[in-house]
Amino acid sequence: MEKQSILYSYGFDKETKTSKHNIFKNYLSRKSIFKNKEFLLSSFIPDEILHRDKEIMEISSIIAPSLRGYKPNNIFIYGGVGTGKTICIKKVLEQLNEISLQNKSNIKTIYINCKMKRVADTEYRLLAQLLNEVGVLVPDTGLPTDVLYKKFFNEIDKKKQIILIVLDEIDALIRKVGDEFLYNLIRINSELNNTKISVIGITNDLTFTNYLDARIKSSLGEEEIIFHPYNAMQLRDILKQRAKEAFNKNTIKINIINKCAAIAAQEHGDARRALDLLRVAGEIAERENSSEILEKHVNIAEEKIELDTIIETIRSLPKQSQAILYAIINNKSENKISTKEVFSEYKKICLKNNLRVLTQRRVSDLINELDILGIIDTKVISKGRYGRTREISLLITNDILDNAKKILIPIFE
DNA sequence: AGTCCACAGGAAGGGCAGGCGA
DNA sequence: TCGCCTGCCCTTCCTGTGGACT
Repeated sequence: MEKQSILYSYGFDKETKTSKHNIFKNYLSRKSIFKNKEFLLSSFIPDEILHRDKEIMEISSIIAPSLRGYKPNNIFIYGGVGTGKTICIKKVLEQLNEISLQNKSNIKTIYINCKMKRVADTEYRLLAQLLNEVGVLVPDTGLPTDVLYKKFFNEIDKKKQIILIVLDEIDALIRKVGDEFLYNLIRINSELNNTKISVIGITNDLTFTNYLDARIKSSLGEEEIIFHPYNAMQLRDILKQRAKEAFNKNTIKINIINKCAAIAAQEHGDARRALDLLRVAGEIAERENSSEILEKHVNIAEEKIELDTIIETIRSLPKQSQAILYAIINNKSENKISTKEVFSEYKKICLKNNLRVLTQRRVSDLINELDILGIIDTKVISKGRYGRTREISLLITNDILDNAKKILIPIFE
């Protein structure tokens, strides 16, 4: 889009003379589509969580004994992306904290997202985060892990209490560092005099228990709860509930909500996706100076969300990974390419740009990472007498490819 | 049935930056 | 200051593997 048209699409009037009028005056004089955009954030916790009564009751009945001073069973919560796992557990914790405050029960709840980069994505960082939650500050690095364990257990055992530790996206951490830390957290109950710890693990990978040691599997999986995807009708209810608070009157019709719900329901019943769609469609409508959200805004939003996520991912890749991706993009043939071909193209790019050439082993790992990010697709195939290799192809659409080139060409050409 | 290719991918460890405690 | 610890990125060495070829 040209600079000028971007400006007009943000609602700036063509006739505005910057010298005479404040350029933002026009923007402020228009009535906004949004009443409160916060209601459309997936992190927002509404008073009432729709279509998850059963799951909330299940979780609360398991952790309720903590109010009487008993250690609740450990729980494993499974469910796909956007099925409401996090929001439900946060709601339950919120209510538990409220009632434990009233009853003066000694319950402490700790919520940690294990996927948060540089926050809790290693054993050390997880422990540092746990210590932080109980009021002990430790350096980002430098101490032996067992010292952190000791500090944590000493601190929490100072008074009689029950600690509920919620580890969201626990599969990410276990894949990275193994399951030893879970074993330590669970096992320690027998050594603490005053405090009892319960662990609630949340994951969207149903096969993830395969990575676990049998001891941990049996003790952590004392209770298991599965969150099923929302269907289109349920998503519609959720969107209706949020839209009522998020948008001003007469800015959105039910057909728009239905459309967003239908799109998200097709994509594994993801409520987060549905909310994003609605929010971005609203933003586009507002920029276009439209008084209400139209179907075309939802269509544009759908494309924009996909484009934005992948482009942002590519932009934030380390330079070596960008070079590898550029080598894959540079592949002139229509066919899939092999690791060897990518590696030889990658070497040329490095030499041209004074970039250190990594070994093929390392490049192979970085190719795997690009696969995990969903930018490329790789498949290990055997060519019999001619060995085994990986077939690599791009997963991105031509639109995204053009934008990716705009990022990579200035870096490597 | 055995051989062989060209890798994939696991394991171990090096080097670096950064922090702690003696 | 030094030894020891961490995470992170990387290399080196090695074993494993599927299927075409002999």
